[in-house]
Amino acid sequence: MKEQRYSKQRELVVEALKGTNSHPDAYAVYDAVVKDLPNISLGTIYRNLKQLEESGLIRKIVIDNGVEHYDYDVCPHHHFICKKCGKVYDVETDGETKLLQEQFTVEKVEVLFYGICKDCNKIIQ
Amino acid sequence: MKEQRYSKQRELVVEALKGTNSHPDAYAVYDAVVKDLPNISLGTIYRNLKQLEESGLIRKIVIDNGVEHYDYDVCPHHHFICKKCGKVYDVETDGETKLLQEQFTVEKVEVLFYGICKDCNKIIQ
DNA sequence: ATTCTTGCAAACAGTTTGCAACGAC
DNA sequence: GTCGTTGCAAACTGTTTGCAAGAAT
Repeated sequence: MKEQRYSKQRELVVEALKGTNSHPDAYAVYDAVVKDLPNISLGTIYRNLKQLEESGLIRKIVIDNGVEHYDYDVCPHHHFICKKCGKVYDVETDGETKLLQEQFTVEKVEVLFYGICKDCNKIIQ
Repeated sequence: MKEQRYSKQRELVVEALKGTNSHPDAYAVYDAVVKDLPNISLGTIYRNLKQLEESGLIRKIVIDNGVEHYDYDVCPHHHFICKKCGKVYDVETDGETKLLQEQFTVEKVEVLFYGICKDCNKIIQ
């Protein structure tokens, strides 16, 4: 990957994520950052979120409606999405079933594994 | 929900999903159906997929890139997505860890619970 | 000096929608 | 006859990209 230089914009994007557990989408990050940097553009937010995710500094969560949300917490944990208000909650990985049923009414679970499949593992490249 | 009438178009959408385990997206369904019904439009595919999912007859899977894929199998099971080729595989719910590691190289797991949160459960409506 | 990053605007992809005609019941 | 469904095209939303100017190293 190419060299990564400092920018105030990227710093503020990270700060915006660090300062919340609301799992904002790109526009919500923009809303937060634009207060300190009125000229920042949405494109810059998208570019930085993408770059930060690719370097593993933040985590991307794509929900049901296709919208990307972001999480500063990259430690393994699950998410709960409310079908009514759309809020994204963190769910501990351990003892999740017990905990979940106390706090939420679970209607649907979506488990996605990402990686390399057998077919692709065969191909040396 | 409103009354649901028969249409050849919807029948063929269901048939297209029934006949594959490749978890097609809307365009792939269109590609399959258009062979039998050359005048069908993409909008009709989208409308039917949405309607079928809402009535619980098919299952929607939104992957990493925000694209919606569809599955005729609505029984609880997980999915594995190859980061290289993008194929979506079914993964059994039982003994998944063992099975997974034999067949795939798992890099990332995304677990999403959908339902109603505590805040929203309070509101009577 | 090099090259990464930005703001802007245009482009893009996937999905949804308004409308008049058509079809199921 | 009613009203759900269709094909078409335009609209929409979230995201990406080309470009010239600006900033970091």
